[in-house]
Amino acid sequence: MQYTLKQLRYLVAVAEYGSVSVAARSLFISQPALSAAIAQLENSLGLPLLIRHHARGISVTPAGRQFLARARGLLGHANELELLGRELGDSVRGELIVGCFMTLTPFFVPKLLKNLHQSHPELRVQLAEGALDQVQAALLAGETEIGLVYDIDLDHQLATEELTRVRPHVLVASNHRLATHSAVSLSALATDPMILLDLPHSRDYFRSLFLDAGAEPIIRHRTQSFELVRGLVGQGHGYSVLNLQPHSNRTYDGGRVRCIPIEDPTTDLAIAIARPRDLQLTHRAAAFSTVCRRFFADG
Amino acid sequence: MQYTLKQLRYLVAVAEYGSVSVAARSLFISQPALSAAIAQLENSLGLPLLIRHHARGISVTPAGRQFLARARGLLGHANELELLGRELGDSVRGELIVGCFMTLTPFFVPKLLKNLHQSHPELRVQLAEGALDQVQAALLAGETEIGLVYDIDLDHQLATEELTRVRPHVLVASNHRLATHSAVSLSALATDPMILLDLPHSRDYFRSLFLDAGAEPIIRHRTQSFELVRGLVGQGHGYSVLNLQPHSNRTYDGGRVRCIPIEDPTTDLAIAIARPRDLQLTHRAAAFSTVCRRFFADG
DNA sequence: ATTTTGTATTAATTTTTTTTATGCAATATA
DNA sequence: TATATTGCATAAAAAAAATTAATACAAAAT
Repeated sequence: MQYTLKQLRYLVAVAEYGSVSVAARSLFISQPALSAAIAQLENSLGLPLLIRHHARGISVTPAGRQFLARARGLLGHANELELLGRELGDSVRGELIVGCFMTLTPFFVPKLLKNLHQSHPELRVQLAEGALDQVQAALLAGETEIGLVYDIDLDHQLATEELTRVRPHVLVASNHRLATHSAVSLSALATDPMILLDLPHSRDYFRSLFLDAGAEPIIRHRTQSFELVRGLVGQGHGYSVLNLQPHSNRTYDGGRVRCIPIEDPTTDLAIAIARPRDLQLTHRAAAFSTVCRRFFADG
Repeated sequence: MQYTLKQLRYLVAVAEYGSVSVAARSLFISQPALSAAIAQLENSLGLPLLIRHHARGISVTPAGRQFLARARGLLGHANELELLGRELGDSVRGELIVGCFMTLTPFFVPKLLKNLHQSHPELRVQLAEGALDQVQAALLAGETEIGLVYDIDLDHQLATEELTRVRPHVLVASNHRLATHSAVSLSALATDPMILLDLPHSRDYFRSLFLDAGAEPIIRHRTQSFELVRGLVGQGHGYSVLNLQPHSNRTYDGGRVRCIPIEDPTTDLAIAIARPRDLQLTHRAAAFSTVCRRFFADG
């Protein structure tokens, strides 16, 4: 059998007090318990550590002295690890890996991290961006501890907490025939070509919007890039349906687009925090979650 | 309660196999035992380490991953300590602290260390010279592991092993009236002044020699230095009785001395290895002891 | 010689660890 | 859609380990 940390702690105490019984008292255990533990340690190492004197305590053998020095080192190391463990659980500092759905990232993460840094300056966030299914897989695999996602069709093992809802809108070029309308119905676009933001769960959501409105889009282009959707729309390749809306109506390549509300009743999309259902959040993750809630509550 | 090394080892295995049950098999323990150990570790740290998946093993939480990395480090450290412990017991290398009676040292230690180095090149000896009672105290206090001593009146707690015996002789200046005698009786020196090598146990031994011969020395000088005894004798301050005899008859200051056998029946003095009685020798100390025996057996 | 001191030993007890058996929830399979 | 399988958790029982109380023992102090 191998030695235990407890045995080492006992040994250190005995060496410090120069006496088994005094050490036992200070450790709040009985003298025989301590005696036995030391004897066991000596046996497991095959190395005598103490010289027993009668009626005058013990002294440490030369080999024991060398061993003791290193044993103290190990105990120090063990204490550090314990502290780390507690800190990983208790404190709001160190590293937090956050999964984030790639479309959401540029809209919210910059300000979010700013807020987070104000509340918890010692917390370092590392982002893991990806499509919804990637964010989800990372959460389940324990690669990330918490994620910022659209709450569409997520795995049952993930718990979500809604932060806000975003309404879908139609995006057209500023010179589109409907650009000046204050609202459009999806069926009014039935003959126009559509640019689809084609990401795992998103695509199903967009499809469901049309189904609910009794329409069927003609898909001209599919892309996974939000900005490419805007660019294509801006250059008149077709319209699109999106939920988020950048501050500027200019696309990267200078095109102009316009957002138009949808007339049909639509299902809004929930932006949410996701996390493994039955895993207690660390304080770090909880802090992130709180900051997110505050951020969206304040608009 | 604090965590244990065993729990850490278990955790590492589980993380490595990605499964509690597979790890349990590889550790030759039952799955519930492992399950419980991990749960206990998590509780003691207040930190969830694993995400349990149904029917598909476990994964490690992000915090768990950080903890795990350090835990591996600690286990490595613990193994090193175990190795050190075994080596301190088993191997003939590293450091050995040898107590040595100061009078004996210059006569034997240089060659002894040479022999020792030949047999055990990795063994480093550190000498702790002193009077007999100091050597003895160091042994009992565990400061030295083994000692080279005269076997006079040693503590009962020390075990000795005789290496050789040395006969006492009379030392006189080369121009002393008895210098040419082939042997002298101690009573023949009754009127001469004596130079006493005055060291704790030695002094009693010398006195006993005279008592046994029915004589009483007139002590003119006392000193703790062997060479000063010789010097004083060489300059005609008196005679002395000693057991060891350097190769040269010249003293440090150029005086000449002569050794004369003692006619009376004398008690020879035993040179011996001493060690704490009920302390098993380390291999290092045993090696030293063996080399000593061989050295004195070969003359 | 007697008491005191401090460790070792023994047997009994308590605590902890481990096992066997079973439950439960999700996944894989038919 | 039901059924079997997988893999972790839980419960009760058993085994092992740690601890204690009582005592023996040897040396030191008185």
